[in-house]
Amino acid sequence: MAGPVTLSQVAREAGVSLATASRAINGSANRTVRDDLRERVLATAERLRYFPDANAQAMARGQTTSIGLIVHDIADPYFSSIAAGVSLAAERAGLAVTLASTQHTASREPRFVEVLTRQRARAIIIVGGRLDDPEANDRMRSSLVDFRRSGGSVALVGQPLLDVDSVVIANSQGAAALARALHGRGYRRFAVLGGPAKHLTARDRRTGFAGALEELGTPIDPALVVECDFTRDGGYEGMRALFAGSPDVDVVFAVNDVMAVGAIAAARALRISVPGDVGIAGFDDIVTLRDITPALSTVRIPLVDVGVTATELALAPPAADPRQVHVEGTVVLRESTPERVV
Amino acid sequence: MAGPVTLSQVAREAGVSLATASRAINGSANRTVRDDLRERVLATAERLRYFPDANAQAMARGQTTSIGLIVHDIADPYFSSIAAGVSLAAERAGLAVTLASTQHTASREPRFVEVLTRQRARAIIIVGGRLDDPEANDRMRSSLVDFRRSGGSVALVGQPLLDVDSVVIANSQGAAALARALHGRGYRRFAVLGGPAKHLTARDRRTGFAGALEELGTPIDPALVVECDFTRDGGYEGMRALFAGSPDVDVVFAVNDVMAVGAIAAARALRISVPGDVGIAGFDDIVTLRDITPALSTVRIPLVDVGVTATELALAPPAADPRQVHVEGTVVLRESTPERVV
DNA sequence: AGGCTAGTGGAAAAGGCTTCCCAGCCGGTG
DNA sequence: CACCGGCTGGGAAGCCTTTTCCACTAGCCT
Repeated sequence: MAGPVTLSQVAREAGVSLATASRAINGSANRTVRDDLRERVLATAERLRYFPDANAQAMARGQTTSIGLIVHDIADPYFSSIAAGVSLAAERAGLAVTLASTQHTASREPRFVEVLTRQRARAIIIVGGRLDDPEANDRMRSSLVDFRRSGGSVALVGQPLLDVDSVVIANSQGAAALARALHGRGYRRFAVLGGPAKHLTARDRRTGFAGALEELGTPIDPALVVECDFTRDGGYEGMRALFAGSPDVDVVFAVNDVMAVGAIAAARALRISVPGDVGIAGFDDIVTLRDITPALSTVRIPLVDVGVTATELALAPPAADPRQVHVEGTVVLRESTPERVV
Repeated sequence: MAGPVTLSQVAREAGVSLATASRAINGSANRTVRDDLRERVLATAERLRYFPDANAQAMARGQTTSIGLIVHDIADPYFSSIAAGVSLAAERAGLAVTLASTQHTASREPRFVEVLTRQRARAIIIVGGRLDDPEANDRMRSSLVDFRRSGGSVALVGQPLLDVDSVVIANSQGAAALARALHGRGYRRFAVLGGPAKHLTARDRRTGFAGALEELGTPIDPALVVECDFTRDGGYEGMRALFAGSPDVDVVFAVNDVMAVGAIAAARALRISVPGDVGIAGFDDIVTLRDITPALSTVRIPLVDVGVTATELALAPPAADPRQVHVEGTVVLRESTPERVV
């Protein structure tokens, strides 16, 4: 009685066979259904409010219509922007997105991969910097092998560590370009809020920045590269720690915007004027943070595009070897690092 | 050969029947499997890297393990915070979340409901203020009827318009409390960046605010309630429009934080000092915006909790009549609206 | 010792859909 | 006029699980 309407009901009601009803509704390739029958079926389906069961279709066709998205934290604007891109691209491709937010817990990642393996998702998009944790990466790699054996493809946004197609953000180059731009504005005494030691995205940005400074002949004092969380609070605490030593610094590079915001808050608490006493720069150019005061110098990453690209990559016909798409950032200098009058 | 491992393969390999293998693996109720057999099956499954096909399980059990989440824009921190809550609650319940982001296009909503109907999702969580658009709401209601006929339940975050369980945010009361607090701080000449006319959340906040002012004996001039988009740019343009008339105003209430940020940016462009010349307050207390300057007075809504609550509501055993859970906001006064010396 | 019950394994049905394959009918062709 | 091929409808197999139902064994009670 109750329960969803099935195709059999539609077929019976329309006076045709199951096969014909199916063909009428999803217009099978290389088979045609006589016009009057097709219309009758369509009208009946509409009248009965028939909606094909995607699970049954998935079984019959051996293919689902969903892709998985794994992020560290969907509430973080970095990830939610990329998620917006994934969602957009998925909709274009007629696919549904299954969202998994790991809350920064590495052990959840393979678990979610397994969930998506069971769902037989067409593809998984993994977003978020890898950690320098061989064991965790191995576990991930092995989950992904299982997933791909079950027919899915994978794309990664971040370091191309997992032997899968990757969208690689030019963290190192972006940070280097930022360093040169800051140097060009007259800054000479640099410090870095460097994020977690094992966080590869943070590391790439740190080393890119430091490398460029080295080349410019103003190498950074390693003591002025402080380790901290990759979050707003990390930036806050890092800044406090840094200035506890009253260092000789005219600009601080936080390895992401959210941390830079924390750093600015800390500066305020410490009565250090930004940019009067010290300039601050971030990375990512998070949209929501474009209006903070002082406006933040940063490296713009086209996050939504990154999401779209990753999705397209995952959905493209598989290649023999892992592909890599490189995405460049653009340095955006704003008030937080004005021209420095020496 | 290729393709995912099936239960039959496991059963054959372990030398038991399909039935036994199934029972061994998901420990069927009121049936036991002899220990040695169970272990053999489990070991084989592990060795073969068997992952049950969720689609097939859904068919056989007549129940899926996914819930749908429909938001206006996943990149907006308001929605992504709620999404974080939904994701959390879903994980606890062992369910996967299918994400749909409508990009503020009302016509996409029923389409996504249909997608979720086909997936036979257990529940749908719809987040986002309704519009005062009877036709769109009717279409939505009718999609939801189809969805529920196919066995799913629905919860809504927003105005309880769609005859479903709802988490109702006390927009009007929150705005009223904010108005009283601002009045208490000495403000008397109010303006409102009111959002879109038909946007019900915006409307509730506007009218709650205006109502309280009326009661306080300082009614707001309707000309000083400006209509604008519900976004950062809306706030920016609204503020410009408002001050184009050089109004006699000492505080501006933007109906959400993102708009308030836009308003502050506009004030800066117009060389209006905040809070020197005019105070600004928002609504939502978006985490990412807690560090802007000046720190924003606002009404804190526990967004993550809202997501959790909505999910729990949707997953609770169905009730005869639509339930409503009310969520109160808390006024948080910060630097953007200091005590006003008259 | 015979009959029960409890415990357990397995065959088979069911769940909704797609698609292969067969059959019927049409018109056209030699 | 018989045959052939193209078009189209329908029966049935197959996708992978769960679960019902049946069969069988072993142990217990009277």
